[in-house]
Amino acid sequence: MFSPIKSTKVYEQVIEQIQTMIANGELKRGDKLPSERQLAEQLQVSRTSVREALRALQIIGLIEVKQGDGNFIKESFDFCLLQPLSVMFMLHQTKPADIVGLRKVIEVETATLAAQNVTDEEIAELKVLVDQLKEFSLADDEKNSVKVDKELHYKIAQASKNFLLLNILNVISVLMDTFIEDARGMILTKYENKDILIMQHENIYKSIAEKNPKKAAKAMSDHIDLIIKDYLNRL
Amino acid sequence: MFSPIKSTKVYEQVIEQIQTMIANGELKRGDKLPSERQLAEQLQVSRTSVREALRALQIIGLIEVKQGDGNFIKESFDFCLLQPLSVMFMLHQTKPADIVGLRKVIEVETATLAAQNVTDEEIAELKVLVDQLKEFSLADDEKNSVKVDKELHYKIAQASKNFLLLNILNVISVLMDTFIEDARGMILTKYENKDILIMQHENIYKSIAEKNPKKAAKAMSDHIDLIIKDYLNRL
DNA sequence: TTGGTATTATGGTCTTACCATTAATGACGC
DNA sequence: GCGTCATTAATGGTAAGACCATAATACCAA
Repeated sequence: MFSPIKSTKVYEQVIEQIQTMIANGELKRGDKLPSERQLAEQLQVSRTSVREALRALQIIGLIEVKQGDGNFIKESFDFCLLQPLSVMFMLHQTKPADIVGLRKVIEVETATLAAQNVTDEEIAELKVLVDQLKEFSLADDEKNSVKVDKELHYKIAQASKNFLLLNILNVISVLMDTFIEDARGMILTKYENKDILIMQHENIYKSIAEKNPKKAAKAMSDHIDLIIKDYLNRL
Repeated sequence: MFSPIKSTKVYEQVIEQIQTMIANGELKRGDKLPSERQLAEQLQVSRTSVREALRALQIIGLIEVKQGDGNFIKESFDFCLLQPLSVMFMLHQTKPADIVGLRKVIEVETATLAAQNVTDEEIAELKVLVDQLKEFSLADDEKNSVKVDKELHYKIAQASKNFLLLNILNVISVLMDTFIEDARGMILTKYENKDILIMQHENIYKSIAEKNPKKAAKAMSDHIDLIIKDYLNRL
């Protein structure tokens, strides 16, 4: 019957206004916000309130703060989910297996979509990465293997043209790197895996290049299964 | 060779300390934090810095703020991804289709996992919901249909026992409700859909009750496809 | 028991002052 | 003319203190 009353805080209104301006395009990526003192004057609130709002916007990855320079709208929002997800992870609400499971679902979907939406240019780029990965892997160059492996998965996600999936995958990737030591390292250069992994990567590439979504999904699924298996063994 | 220097702000250290205490279990869900003034004294910083840190913790959903009462660790972190995701959405970085696509992947996975991990008790609860939904749907009670429909999908996600998926699904659900007016409404009571939807929900329920993951995935996939189709028609 | 009232603790806001960092400016030496 | 370096101004970071707004609590009165 009745709905709860909620007093609107000043800092919340400030957050709202800035968010709206960004959504409306009045503030674009890379733009410099007015200085805190100017903002305070224009909004007719104290600098304290402005700063609290800016802190909130900063933590969700909307703005970047440079002391002595100014506050800027972020160029990229690729990691705005990182903080909250990290928190969830740290609070033991999330089992490592859960996150790996999520990764599988997302990556299988990106592979599927990539096979549908990939451009010729991207196919060429994927080819380069797969070849590089094979080279580094055979040379037991773990550091570069890991690097190229990441780039490959990232490029596939890009080719899917689904920004949301790309974003989530980014965050998962960072989370695994942060909370699971050496998550990608060992598996790539372990002797018994090397050939299999090279083949799997090539399969994924071929399926996408052929624009065969189902095959790509299967290839990626097999690939992640191996990773999960290896990962679980190390726990 | 060199890594960039980063001066650590006071408020960042405050955030860190509180996060650590929560991660360590020194602060548990529902706990009341020391008052801002006490915190400032204990950490030997100004109340300004404490408040900026608290604002950040609030925005990522870690704490709840009650004026005149105190700051509390949140009981539930179900919606800590909401703010950042909303931001992404508002900035037009995300197409509505992308979010619906993500929903499909997630829901299919929760259905699959639910079929593997569901308990007898949960099966009974699902049964009740499916029956209720059928009833409301036949009675053209849109409001209650939507309500029970949500509960049903939520319960399935719970049965998957993957907290991360549950969480993301929650957020997607809110996002669709917020940004897509009447996202769930019309479809549930539209004449030509009614029977199909009732059958689809029963299929999903049966598959999970039989603990048949593949069948559950198929049933959920078909269901979401219909929803997506209906949704895209309305754009 | 119910409703009002005063008290007190707590978060919310504002002001002012000063510190720390950065970018821009301009003087200086070559 | 060109690079180097100190100066300066602008901006974010921190602190302290005052006062407002709200909510929990205890107490009182009907």
